[in-house]
Formats: sequence, structure tokens, C-alpha cells
Amino acid sequence: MLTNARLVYQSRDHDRSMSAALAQASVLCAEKGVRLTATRETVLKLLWQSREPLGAYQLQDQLSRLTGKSIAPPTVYRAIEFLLEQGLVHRIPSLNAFIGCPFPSSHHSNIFMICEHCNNVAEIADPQINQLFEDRCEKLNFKLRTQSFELFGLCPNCASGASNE
Amino acid sequence: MLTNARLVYQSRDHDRSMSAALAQASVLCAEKGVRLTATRETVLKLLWQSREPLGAYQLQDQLSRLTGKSIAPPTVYRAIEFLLEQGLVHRIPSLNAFIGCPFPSSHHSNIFMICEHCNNVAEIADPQINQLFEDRCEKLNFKLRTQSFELFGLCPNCASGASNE
DNA sequence: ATACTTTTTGTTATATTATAACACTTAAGC
DNA sequence: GCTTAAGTGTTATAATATAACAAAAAGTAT
Repeated sequence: MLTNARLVYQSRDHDRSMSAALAQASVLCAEKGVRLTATRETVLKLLWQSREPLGAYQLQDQLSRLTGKSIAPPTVYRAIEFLLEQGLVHRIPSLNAFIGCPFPSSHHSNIFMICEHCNNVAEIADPQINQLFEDRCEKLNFKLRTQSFELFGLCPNCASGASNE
Repeated sequence: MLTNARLVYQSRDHDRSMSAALAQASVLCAEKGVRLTATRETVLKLLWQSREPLGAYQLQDQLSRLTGKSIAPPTVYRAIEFLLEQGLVHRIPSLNAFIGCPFPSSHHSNIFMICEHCNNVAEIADPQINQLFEDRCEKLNFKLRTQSFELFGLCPNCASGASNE
């Protein structure tokens, strides 16, 4: 049942997955003929480095610290907007926060498992869930464009009491 | 496949469904030993009257107009908080807005179909979807507490071009 | 290379959504 | 009635997000 589901929980903070994500982003942007500028790339990097989703103002802080310059909110929001458009990051509405997307370039469900204890967020891609929702929408004559699924609870780590967070 | 799914699209603005909802809310609160005060009831009523989800400040306006008094944000947010706790309304995170729940007192999926054209929102309850997510979470050792699913697209009405909205 | 156009960024101000803190009032339980 | 708890009013402010316009940088064509 779960055979096709992909889960991304770990390794979000690993250099390897981050640089892979950045490289992929670079290729994707080149293919689309859009520009992954310095600010945009830094925001993407910050989101990948973070173990948990970051809000716009957290990004602003980190961006300011990194560059030494004072960065205003619109700069951050513009970078985020760009990254969202390219599918490189997601917004998690209930958290007013953003997170790097582990499956850019592929259509998927945007299913997030949000740990209410450690704030870790995992994204899962699950074709069967996609299919079920597509069926439902078709039956109800709802023309689906996009979606956002948020699951709140405890991640495996925190649920098992291993909460040395 | 859809046999068990319940959909609530229409009749949100009908007196009948509204007064039914208010009566049910009254009973529910009595059962739980909590107080459905005037402000709380009015907010609930406003949410039921509205064809689309309302934001806190829209509620504030309407509440002020109705009562003739000037209402401050905390009053509204407190009423909303209460109604959310009792399961009488839902918050739709991506819209920063609230909507009356057609299935209070029952656990369900909180699945919203949001029309991007007319802003109408339908809530569906679908045991099969619930089941699928519960299975997934169990397999992944994620201890699910609550969830929020938002589907964005066009409602049947708007999709069919009958957009005399 | 230069002029032109488009895209991106900087900057200031402000809109929108939400909550903290404390005083006051009302309802519930004895 | 008196006490306590629950609810509301009020002021101030935090947190999130965008509008509007000026300046700079990058892409394009000649």
C-alpha cells in the first residue's frame, strides 16, 4: 500500500541533500529560462539548511546577517514568491512559513506532516492519495488546480518519547 | 466509491440550514456545559449566513454594525477561539478566514474545496479519505492529531462557465 | 560599445491578521 | 447575597504581508 509513497523526513540539514537541491534548482531555472539570482539562491539555501520551516521574518534576519546588509521584507517576499512559482519551495499556510520542496519539477500532493513537538516537517508524495482526490473532485465536478494537505501530530521521534530535542 | 462521502455545497445561506445549525450548536454547548453567549452566537450566525468564509475583521465590522457598539479585535478572536474549540467552525489557514462547520460533533477530515473564482467553500466528509490518511500515518509512525486539507480550483458552477456571479 | 527595454532590487510606508495585558462586568455555585 | 470563575472591554502592540515608486542591473538589438 505504501510502496509508492515517498517520505522525506531526514537529511534535510545535510550538506549533501542541500547542495543537490541547489544544483537541481539551478538546472531547473536554466531550463525554464528564469534567473536564480543571489538573493533567491540564498533564501533557497536557508530554507534547505533549516530543520524546520522558516517564516519570512526569520529569513529576513538570516539574510541580513549573511549579507551584512539590512534587508527589507519585500525583498524576502519577492524571493519567496519566485521560489514558489518555480515549485522550489512550499508555503505551509497554517504556520505562515516556508520550506524547501524535495520533489521540485514533479506534480505532487503537497502533503506535510507537521510535528507539533519538534516542529519538524516532512513532505510525502503519494500517488494513491493524489488519485483518490482527483477521483473525488471529478465526481463532484470540482476542477482541481492545486492543493495543500497538512497533518498535525507527533513525528516518529517525538512520538516514541525520544524527545531529546 | 463516493457513496459515503457527504458534500455540503449549497444551502449555506438558507435560513433553514442556518437555524438548524444554530439549534444544534445550542444543544451541543448545553451538553458540554459551555456557554454559547450572545457574541459567540452572533459570530456563528454571521459565519453561517455568509456564502463564503469570513475573516476576523469582516466579522468585526458586521458585529459592530449589528450591535451598534464598537467591537475590538480580541472580542472577535475570542468568540472564534471558542467556536473552534467546540468544533462549530473551522479556520481555513490559506485564507485566514473562518467558516461554519456543517458536521459539528463528528470527527471528520476537514476537507475544503475552495473556489478561486467565486470564493465559495464546500466542506466534504469522506471516511475513505480519513482511512487512507490514518493508514499512512500509522505506517510512517506519525501520531496524527488533526489535519487540514484545502483543495483549490473551480466549483461546479464556475467551472461550467455559469459564472454570473 | 551604446542606447533601449525588461527584470530585479531598494526603500518607505502601510495594510492585514493576531495577541498580550490588565481592568471591568456578568453569570454560576454555594 | 457573597464568592469565584468565566467572559468581555480596552489599549497597545506584535507578526505577517503588500503597495508604490525609485534605482540599479541584466538582457537585447543595433
